[in-house]
Amino acid sequence: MCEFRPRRSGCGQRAARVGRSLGAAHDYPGTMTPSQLGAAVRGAVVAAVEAGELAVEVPAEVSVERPRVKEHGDYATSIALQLAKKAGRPPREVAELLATRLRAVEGVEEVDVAGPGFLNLRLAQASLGAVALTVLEQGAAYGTNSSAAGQRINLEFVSANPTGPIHIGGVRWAAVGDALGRLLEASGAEVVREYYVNDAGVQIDRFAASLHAAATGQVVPADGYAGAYVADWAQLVLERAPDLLERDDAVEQFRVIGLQVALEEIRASLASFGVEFDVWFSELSLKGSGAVDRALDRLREQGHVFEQDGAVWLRTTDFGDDKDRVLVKSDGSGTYFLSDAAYYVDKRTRADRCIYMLGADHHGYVGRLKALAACAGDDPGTSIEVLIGQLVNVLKDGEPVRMSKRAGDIVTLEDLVELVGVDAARYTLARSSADSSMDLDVDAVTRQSSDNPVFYVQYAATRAASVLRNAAEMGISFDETADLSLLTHPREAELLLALAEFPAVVATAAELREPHRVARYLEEKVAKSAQRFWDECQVLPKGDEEVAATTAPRLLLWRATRTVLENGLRLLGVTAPERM
RNA sequence: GCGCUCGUAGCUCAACGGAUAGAGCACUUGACUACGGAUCAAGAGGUUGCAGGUUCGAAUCCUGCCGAGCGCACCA
Repeated sequence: MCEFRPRRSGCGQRAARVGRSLGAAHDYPGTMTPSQLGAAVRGAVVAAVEAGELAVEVPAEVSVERPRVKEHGDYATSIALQLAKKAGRPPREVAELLATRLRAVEGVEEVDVAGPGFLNLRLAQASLGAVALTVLEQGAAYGTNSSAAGQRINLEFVSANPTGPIHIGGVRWAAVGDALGRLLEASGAEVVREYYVNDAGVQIDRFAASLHAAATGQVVPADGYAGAYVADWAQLVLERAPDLLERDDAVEQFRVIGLQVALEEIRASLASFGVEFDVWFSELSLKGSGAVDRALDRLREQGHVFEQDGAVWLRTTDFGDDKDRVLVKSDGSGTYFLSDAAYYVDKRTRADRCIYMLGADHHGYVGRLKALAACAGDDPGTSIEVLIGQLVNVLKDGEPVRMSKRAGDIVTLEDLVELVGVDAARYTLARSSADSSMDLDVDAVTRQSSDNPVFYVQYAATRAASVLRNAAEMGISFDETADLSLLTHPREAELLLALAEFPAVVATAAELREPHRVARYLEEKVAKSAQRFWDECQVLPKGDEEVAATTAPRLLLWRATRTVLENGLRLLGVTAPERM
């Protein structure tokens, strides 16, 4: 059965749906967010073209970036370099042209042409400070954007076989996949998180036989599952059906009830990890629901099905696959690929874009899945997306641990959470790019837990909370009328610029399907700048000191910083504690 | 054999084709009777596996090697 679970309402862990995007910044005269600045640069291009000074097609969008080097200004753009060739003019000349116009833009303090033709921009103090107001106004919605607005996305991840606990390999996808789901939602997409349950096939037979063997004190079959959990789960099955062993169909019962137990265990451990799926899709249900026949019909209509040697094939080589694939074997039974096809066709009735997150050991599937989409008449470039993540190498005492579910030699999700906690586990797994393999030393994670970057980010969030809390206790209040032009300290500017980047970081991370960008941004930009701000900029009066003029604007900046840290961590499924 | 992915500081990892390749850990050295030091500052550490190519510009794109992981069923 396909089982649909309604999303819990009022779930505070989810990013708010797009309410107001960047446009809300219009409410504050003089605000200059990166996207607004980019628009201003584009405006300069348009003006130059209209004035006949530049013969070039105006790009749809112009972006500005934060230069690595401070001397290169608050923002920089390489637009002149990009346009120079098309315009047939030297890059620096194009840059000068644009610079002249940009200097007239309100909120832009300084424009320099540098190097081969970069435009380095510095913002006026007032427009920099106004970013804090934007954050304050948007609150939990700050960072949401519309880069994926209107897309219906099906996000399938984890999908580990229901024959044992989730092990550490699957945990990476749980952390990364859920974060990606949150990012896509924050970017305006409608996301369904889905877990494909492989509840048909021989591995389930072996699982059932193993449970039966464990319950009856027999030796587990050679091709069965031997982990310690098997005996525990067999016990759970017996608790539900005490008379089971006397029944003729005992093994079958172990299969059915064992599957329920497995799914409940898996679901519970994922839930404890903060990951909840909207749909648990049963492979077994495909046959009963007619989905298989519908898929076959669809593929036949498209003309890519043929028969050979008594089997039914799909000509996936028409679309770049290595070899054609069998759908129905000569004995009349369906292949696993047939289930894949049926599942895909079903998903497509529910979503525009199907994202599969697979481990590197499944990379061979990419070609056939893409070809399958094409055979079904879809444009594989948009309807299907297969993300391949490299595997996690688990180390113990510096030595790789070979994990085998069959042998029961596994590190489970729950082991990991017990060792380091949900926040540290999720952050660690989500902070590095999924397409490079990562080493996870079980001992080191435990030993060095206080060195985990998640604490650095959480500590910054905690500081923000404590400043705000202390201010309240001292009876010091602040509001949006605070004089932000007093935020002239270099550390304040650095922090404001960092906060301004957040919506673009979220949009980019969602578009590239790279949640780790959010983590890196939080630690390297926001938390770092916040700690430096803390180090040099006192906010609250000490001892007998009077309340300073900078107190209110600095409190507002801390409020905005706290908000960005909360929003960013929430996207990764990590909490932002009030105290540590 | 064919194919896919990955090779970046001693270690773990960043870097949408942009300027001087950055963080953390470890190492060296500074800053506190602290708005919470789980902090900050400074130093050292790199021929981005190797060799070519593309271009204003390459860790990034292309080709070939080397190395690592994984995959190449009428299995699931």
